[in-house]
Order: sequence, then C-alpha cells, then structure tokens
Amino acid sequence: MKQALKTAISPTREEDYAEWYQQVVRVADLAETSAVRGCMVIKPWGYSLWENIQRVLDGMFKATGHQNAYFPLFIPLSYLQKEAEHVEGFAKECAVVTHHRLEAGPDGNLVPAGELTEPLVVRPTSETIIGATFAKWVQSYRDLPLLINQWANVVRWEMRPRIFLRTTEFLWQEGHTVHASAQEAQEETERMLDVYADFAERYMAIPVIKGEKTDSERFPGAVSTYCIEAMMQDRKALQAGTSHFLGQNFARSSEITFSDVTGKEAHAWTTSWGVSTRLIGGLIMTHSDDNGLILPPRLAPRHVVILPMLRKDKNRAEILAYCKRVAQELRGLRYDDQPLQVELDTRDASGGEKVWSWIKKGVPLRVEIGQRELDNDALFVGRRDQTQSERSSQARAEFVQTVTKQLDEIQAALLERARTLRDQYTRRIDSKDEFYDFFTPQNRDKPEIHAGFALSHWNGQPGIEETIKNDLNVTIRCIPLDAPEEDGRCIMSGEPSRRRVIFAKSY
RNA sequence: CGGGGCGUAGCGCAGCUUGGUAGCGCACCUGCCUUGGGAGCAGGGGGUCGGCCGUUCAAAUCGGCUCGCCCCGACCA
Repeated sequence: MKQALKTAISPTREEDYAEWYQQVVRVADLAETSAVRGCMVIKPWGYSLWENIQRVLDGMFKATGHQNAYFPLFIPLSYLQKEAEHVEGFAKECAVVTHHRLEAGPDGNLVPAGELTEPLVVRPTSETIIGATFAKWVQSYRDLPLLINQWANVVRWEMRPRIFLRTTEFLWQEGHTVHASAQEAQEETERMLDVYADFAERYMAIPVIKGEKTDSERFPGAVSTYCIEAMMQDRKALQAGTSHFLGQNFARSSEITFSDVTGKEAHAWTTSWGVSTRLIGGLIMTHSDDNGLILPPRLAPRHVVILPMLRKDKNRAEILAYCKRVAQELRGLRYDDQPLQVELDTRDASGGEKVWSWIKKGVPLRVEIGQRELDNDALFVGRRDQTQSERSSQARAEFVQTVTKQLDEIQAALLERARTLRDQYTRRIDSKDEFYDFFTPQNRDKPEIHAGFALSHWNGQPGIEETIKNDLNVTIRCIPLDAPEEDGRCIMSGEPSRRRVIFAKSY
C-alpha cells in the first residue's frame, strides 16, 4: 500500500511559497501556461470561478446604475499619446500592431506585409479610446452622468509574468464614467471602491483595506488613485482593485465637453475603475492550504460534491440511487440567490482518489455516501475549511435543511481566518530601527514568508518612500481611508505626521 | 531588462563528470480484483532528451549560439 501523503501539495507554503502557489493552480485544475510567453490558458474550473466573479460584480455594477458596452481591442497610437502621463506610464509595456497581412517570404515562411499607416496598440487599458467615443456621446449636462462598464481582455507586456497575478494578457472589467462636476466624479470613484471592498469581503472572503495611493503609485494620468489592499498568506500585499479619479485630465485630452445648465461649455470629469483575473490569484493565496485550493462558497463553481463509496459485491445500485436522490433534493435548493451547485462524482475511481481530487479543487462540502449512510438515511460530510478527521455523520433531512447555513458558516470562517492572519501580522511601528528590523528577512538566502504590514507615520515626501524601497523593497501600499487622524512623527525624518500609512512588500 | 537556477513522457526525477542512440515513480490504456484516508496484481502505450550549429565513426552526455520556464531585482493590476 502506498504511504499516505502528509499534504496533497508539495512543497508546503512554509517550504516554498512561490512553488506552492503554482502547484495549487495546477492540481486544482485552474489554469496552465501556454505556448505564448506570459499568457495562460484558463481551464474550465478556473474559468467558472471567473464567471461567478463576473456575475456577482456585474450585478453590483448594474445596481449602481452602470451599463455594459464594448470598445475596440486596438487603440490608434495617436490616441494613447494624447495624455502625456498616461502614455509615459504605459509606453514600455505595449504590444503594437504594425501590419495587417502575411505573405510568403523568399524562404517560403510567412512574413508580415501591408504596413499600417498608423500603428495600433493592443489596449493596455481603454481610457483613451473610450474617451474619444465619450466625446461624441456627451453634448449636454443632460447626457451626464454617463456610467459605462466593459468586460474585456487587455495586454500589458510585463517583464515578469506570474500566473493569474501578472499575466501578459488578462481578463478584467473597466468602468469608465463621465460627470458634470468634480464632486460627482469623486463620489463615483469612492462608490466603486466601496463596491470592490464589499465584493472582496462578502464574496471572496478577503478582508481588504481601502486607501489612497501615494503619488509614486498613482495610475498614469489620474488625479488620485484609490485601491483595496489585501494580505496574502506569505504576508505580502496584493492590490486587488483600483478606482481612479481622473479629474479633467482625460476629458481635456479627449475633448469631452458639455454645455452646463447655464449654456456654458465645460470639460467633464471622469473616473475609471477595474478588477482583473488577478483576483483569482488573490483568492488562492488568501485561503488555500497545503492540501490545495479552498473556495469561498459564494464563488465556488460547485457547492457540494457527492462521493459514492461503492463496493462491488454490495448494494451498488441502491447506494447510487440514494446518491441521486440526495443530489436531486439538494439541486432543488438555492444558495445566495442561485441554484445550489451539486456534483455527483460517479467516476470509476477509488474513494480516496475521489475525495482528494475534490479537496484539491477546493469544493466547500464533500458528502461521502456508502452502505452505512444508506442504512441510516445519513450523509458523511466533510468541510473544506476543516480537516479530514473532522468529518461528521449528519441525518439526510437535517443536512438538506442546513446545507446553506453550513455554507454560510464556511464563508464566514474563511473571512475570519483571513482577517485574523492579517491582524496578527499588522504592526504599528514608530521607530526606524524597529521598522528596518521588521522588514529585514530572517533568512536572506530564501526569504519567502515575510513580516507583514507596518502601520507607520510618514512625512509625505517621495524621497523617503524611495529610500525605504531601495533599502528594504518595501513600499507604501496605501494611505488608509478609514484610519483615524493622530499625531505622530515620520519614522525616517522625525517630522510631524497626522496619519499612519501601510508599508509592505507587495506583488 | 540585469543577477542566479533549470529545460530528459502529462507530472516529479535519474542518467551527463568518464560520449556507444534512454530509464524510474506517479499518471494513462487493457484485464482481473477492489473502492469508508490517495488500492493491488499482470500486461501495454507514450520521449526526434527545448531548438539550431559544431566536435566526433558515434552526442541526452562535449563546445557555441538561441528559445523557454522559475527565483531574486527593476517595471506593473
């Protein structure tokens, strides 16, 4: 008999966090790398997770008055150039289309031909082309606010891809809105940040900190950038979503103007905001353990998997019939306003093999059904947020009655667990020595699990940020919005400060 | 794009130092037997050893170039 593995994933998080992450992606069947550098294939299990994220967010966008539309993949080069800061920020990572045809070359291989008069940039983000379109749509204050979202793919030619976290092509949504006043645009920016934070906590079970970015981390072309920041299990920060107040910058470069109530022509105020497939990376790194993925029930493609434990010589048919009956009963239920998703795993594999495959894929509830359950009209239930030894027998009727409550409990437990971890590794630090000590790796040769978040005072000077980044590879993740003002002194300069900011290593 | 590491079957690896034409475990296929913590037995399929060029009678093995992946940076969602 094969020896039982200690953990399904090897190496463990502690042993090699980066490798563990890739293993989870692979064994959970979420995605794989492709023939194209930096681009991933999202497999059905991973894509259905994305579909659930889309469904929920899309509902939240609609509920806040937004409509979906779709804009071109290609952006004329001249559009991108219109906003100086914007082009500077993205120029280094643009894929550029220069030809529109292939012809056989002298050696028979195809070569690009038909050079374009103006190169097209594959969108890294769509502010410029959407701005040009909005300029035509907006004439009067009566056309405002204009609240649009698009689900799309974008391309950013990153130097260091990491599956889900930083791929060359990624899927996202980008909201783009136009308003008649700065205040309205500012309110929209904050509203959508709230939507993201709400989604992260209530659906992804990821506790996040809402904050504003410093100048050095601001979106190119924005007046101000807001973000939600989460702590991963290696205690690095992950920016999970951003919302930008663009002021009149893009309205000026795209000439989005309107006649106000008095008939006066004015530039509009715009916002943009987005989350991407990076969220899936964040989900993995927040909840998963050394046995694989753990999915929050509200986003899980399957809520319950039923695993028949069959013996050849005994009541196979009866056990299977019982399994089907349970599946049918469960499928009649609803969870979180959606049909409860139930999988009956009838694969011809051993019980252990089936159980572990679903553990690795992160399904919240596993129901094992064999002769004992059939005899007692019961189910043997395992929760993915608990260990295998914590499984328990439950009466069938009781399980059916309480399954949604059990899913809610798992959802809440995951959020609580993540919040506890984050709080445990968040420290208020008031001296430079302690700060440097905090962020200096314990094991210089292999720094994998990091220190966490430091809440410290900062004098607002970019020079200090840069020094800290150069010394420790630590940056200001955000200036928290909810933090109370307090008197303190910058840990580096000793100058007075009114507010703590979050320092951390980040993805 | 800089520094380091690694490319041998789907996954994980050995073989390379000392050249002789490829192996192991898991996975996969068939049969039997099994299925409640990742089963067993028997048989079987699958690799131009990342690619190109060179050295050689002969290259997974030696040399050069190149591509890709991973880690640490810089850049970034």
